[in-house]
Amino acid sequence: MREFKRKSRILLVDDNAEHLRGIKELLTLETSYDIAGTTTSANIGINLVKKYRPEIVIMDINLPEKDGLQAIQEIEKLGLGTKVLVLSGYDDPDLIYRAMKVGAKGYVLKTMSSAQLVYAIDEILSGKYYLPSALSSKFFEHFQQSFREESEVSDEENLLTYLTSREEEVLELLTQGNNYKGIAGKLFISETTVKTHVNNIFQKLQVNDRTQAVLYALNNGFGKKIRAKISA
Amino acid sequence: MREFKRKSRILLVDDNAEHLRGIKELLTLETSYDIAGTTTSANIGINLVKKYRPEIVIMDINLPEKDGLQAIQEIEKLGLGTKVLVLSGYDDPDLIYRAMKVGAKGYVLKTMSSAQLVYAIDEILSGKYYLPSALSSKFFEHFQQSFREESEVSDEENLLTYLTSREEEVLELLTQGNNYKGIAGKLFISETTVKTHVNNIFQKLQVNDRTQAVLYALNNGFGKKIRAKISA
DNA sequence: TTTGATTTAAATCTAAAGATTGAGAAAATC
DNA sequence: GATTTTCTCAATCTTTAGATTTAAATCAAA
Repeated sequence: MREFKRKSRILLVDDNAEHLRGIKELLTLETSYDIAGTTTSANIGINLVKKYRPEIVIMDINLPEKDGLQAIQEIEKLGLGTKVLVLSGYDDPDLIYRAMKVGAKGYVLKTMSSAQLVYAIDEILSGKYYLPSALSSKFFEHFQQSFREESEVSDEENLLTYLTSREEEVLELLTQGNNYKGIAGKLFISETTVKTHVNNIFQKLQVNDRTQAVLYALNNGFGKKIRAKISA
Repeated sequence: MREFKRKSRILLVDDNAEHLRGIKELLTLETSYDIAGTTTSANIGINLVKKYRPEIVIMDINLPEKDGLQAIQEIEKLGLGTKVLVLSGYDDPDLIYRAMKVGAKGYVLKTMSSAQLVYAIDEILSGKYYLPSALSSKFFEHFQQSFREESEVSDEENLLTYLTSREEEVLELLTQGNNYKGIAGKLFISETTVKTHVNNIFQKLQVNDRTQAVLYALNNGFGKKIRAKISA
């Protein structure tokens, strides 16, 4: 099948020059591939993507240097539809998670067989994602962990639960940037009543002003609206 | 290997009674499994989890009824370490994504072979996650899509880009709930200077008060801090 | 039916926030 | 070297926010 298609341009990025040569030799054996270029620098790699428009970039990621992740992100930003396959020596759940998060189409280990690598490349070239079963499992460890942390916040000791339904309505309008007059108008009550509610909200949430109240609401899953925690 | 372990208790939840019997017969052939119970109701299923403490729950999910997803979430909340394997007739990316998000350990289709189902169960019982390659690919479609929507927000026309570095510092402290005095103290400048900065921030962000400024900042990816969009 | 919580409201006061103008010093840019 | 931003600060003023007290009407529950 592959023999009848146009050759797929591949760009190799790996800061280990020897490793780079090894992969290149391995892939040149495949008649359907065309090695568009190789480089040991992530930044040069981005420029080569702009220049040669490869279908796929095989990129090494080292745990100490985070350049690889950022490079993937920048390649994605170009909007050229370039697919990135991560070839890493680490099966760290966090690294796998972040690589997929920034847009990688696959993640394989350097210890895998050449046949597996070719399979991964073909899967990705055909528009699919590819993550080996073992790495997929590690990915989900991290994926679900990030949501568990969220729901732990809105467990108990959430001061929002002490609010009455009317106070929730007032807080909702506060989180939309309304002042006293705006809230009074929207709830058809007097401004002084709104002040009473707002003061009660402050006491219950143990804050001093509306900005702190709004921040508390947003950070504690107000109105079942889930917000991701601040992440690097 | 499995023959020497204690039998694993399995709970089956499927609103199709016939299907339920079929799976039950299939799994009773496996000597290492012990069917702890079967039910066609998600709510009864949760109670059976509390009662029999199965190692694994095999749960059907229908697209129209969202009860299944909520049931998974509630089983997770129990904190009994019960693993949930979704057995669904749909390979919808959104459904797969949400099932894994709420805590499922695996997701397989009803069309799969019995050997594959047994393999999935064993993988999950051994502490891994299991998602077949084809479904894994669909999962990542949705996963990466959700992040692409985020970065589109902070594209252009982001008024935050007009802020000077000092104004960014002030805004950062505003988003932490500080008042004028607090900001002045932390930046070692006078309170009047802070007022000047804040007023400039208001003009640049086209808002009227600090709460609106803070909300604008949080909703437009202030300081590269990524926040998920409001999701149901 | 009475108790307790909620919602509504007013009056008063202090403190903080916000608008505006003007202006000097430093730093970056041209 | 001249120009423009940026950062700093002050003074003044108006408005809004927030604290506190008191209290009436409503409503659900004991």
